[in-house]
Amino acid sequence: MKEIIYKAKKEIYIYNTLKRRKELFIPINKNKIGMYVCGPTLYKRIHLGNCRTFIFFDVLYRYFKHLKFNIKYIRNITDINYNFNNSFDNKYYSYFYKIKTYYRKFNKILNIFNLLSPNLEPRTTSHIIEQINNIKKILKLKLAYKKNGSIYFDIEKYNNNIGNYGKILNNINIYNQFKQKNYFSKEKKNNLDFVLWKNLKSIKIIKWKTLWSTGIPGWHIGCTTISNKYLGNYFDIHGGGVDLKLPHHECEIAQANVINNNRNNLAKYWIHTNMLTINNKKMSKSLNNLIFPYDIIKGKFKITNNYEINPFIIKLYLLQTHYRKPINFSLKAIKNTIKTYINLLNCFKKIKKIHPKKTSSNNINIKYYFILCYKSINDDFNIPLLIYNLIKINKIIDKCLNNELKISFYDLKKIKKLMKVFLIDILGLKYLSRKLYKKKIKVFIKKILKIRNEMRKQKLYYYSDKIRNILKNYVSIKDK
RNA sequence: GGCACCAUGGCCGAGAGGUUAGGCUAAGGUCUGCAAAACCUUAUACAGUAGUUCGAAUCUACUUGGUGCCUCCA
Repeated sequence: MKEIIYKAKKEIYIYNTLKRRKELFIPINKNKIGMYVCGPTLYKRIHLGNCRTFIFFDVLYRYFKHLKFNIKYIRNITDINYNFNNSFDNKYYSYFYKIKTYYRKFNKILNIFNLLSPNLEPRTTSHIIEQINNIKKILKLKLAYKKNGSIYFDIEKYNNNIGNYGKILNNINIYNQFKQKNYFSKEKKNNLDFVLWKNLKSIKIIKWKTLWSTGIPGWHIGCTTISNKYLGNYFDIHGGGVDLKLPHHECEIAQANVINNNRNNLAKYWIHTNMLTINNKKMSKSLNNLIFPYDIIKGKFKITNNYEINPFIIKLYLLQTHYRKPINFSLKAIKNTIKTYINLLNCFKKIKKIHPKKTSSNNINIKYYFILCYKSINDDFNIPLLIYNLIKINKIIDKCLNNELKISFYDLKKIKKLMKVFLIDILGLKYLSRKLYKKKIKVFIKKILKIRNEMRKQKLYYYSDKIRNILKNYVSIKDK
């Protein structure tokens, strides 16, 4: 076993957005990994799309831990933002109260998905001094300019002297925009320049006093500052959703290269998770098509009548598509996942029922399946392939249960370990027993069924069948 | 315009060179008063064209159709 893990550790391939190809994963410092993921902005509940990203990086975190890497996982909390600052009441307590509420909700959702806590969840508001210092550094190097108390990053100067803004995307269109006139802010020299410090003197919100003005730091400087503080100025993995590639991640890189006086582009591997779409449109606030995990769990959608959708079904559903592909939200797909979930997670019950033979099994090579599973994950975290393989192994368990295959005590133990390692430890799934119907309906239906039975006694089959048809959506009736 | 991505059966959805994904549905069977449920069996497939290969749904090129991003966003 140990040598399998040892081997797996050395054969991880990651699609690096920076290079736009799969690369062998070699940590900067031997066994240590630093991973930074852009966390939530606490101005609304997190939706299913947000969850996808966090669930995916949780699997990464679990996997690296499983491989005995010494991993430090940082996920920041953006608790300040120019846009939502405005929407809150002017009183500070109200602002903090809202932030606290959203943070609690955020944690609650991640808990029901059984996500591990990152090593640290640093907040933007706790790192104001560090951010101001970083802005000072950029100003000193004359790669930023002041305008009406706000500080802007100067992309043109940056591109001439240090870097190549737009490197991650290699987006030529950026330069077309570059030439366009500023229509977002008259304060900017160029359209691509982004704010490092925003003067908000006139608006009554939470803000800080500096030499330049009273205001708040820009969004991008927060991530650069926090990741550098806790992971150093060059770390292994930087993750986030694809929609953050531009401008957020480009800005982070630009800032980091200036502050650290290098061209490391902040992190060695950049990983981007794709979007969750609905009707092939991106889930976003502006389109008002957000879906929240609780809506599904609490049965807002009529996916199925007999089961409550538990969070792990949703989790499995989100993991069933490769992270670089978009998922189009579909109730049917979730419905399909229910069976997959039950089948897979039932394997432990099945294993208990199997009577192992003394003679060793002839056909089952469990080591091979272990390697197969590790290989799946190692190929750019191909979790769908992993799940496919686990379904295969589950079929073997079925065959053992039906005595179509003989299995030795030793092999059974190994197969149990395999399922535990991949389903529970790495994917972070749990078995939750299904609830057939809600209590209220249960009582109501029971009463109707009583009447129906009386009808059947009187051989009024026509009416009893009618009732059964009506109830068919809520309960399946088995007559003896 | 640029940069990406996608195309799988009646439907939803995996699969990344050879061997059953899975589910829904349909047909047949077991069971049964009829159904339902359960179980068993069976069925239909990889957008098109060319290439690489002993072998392509899978790799390459082109074509067609569709989508996303380029503006706060996971």
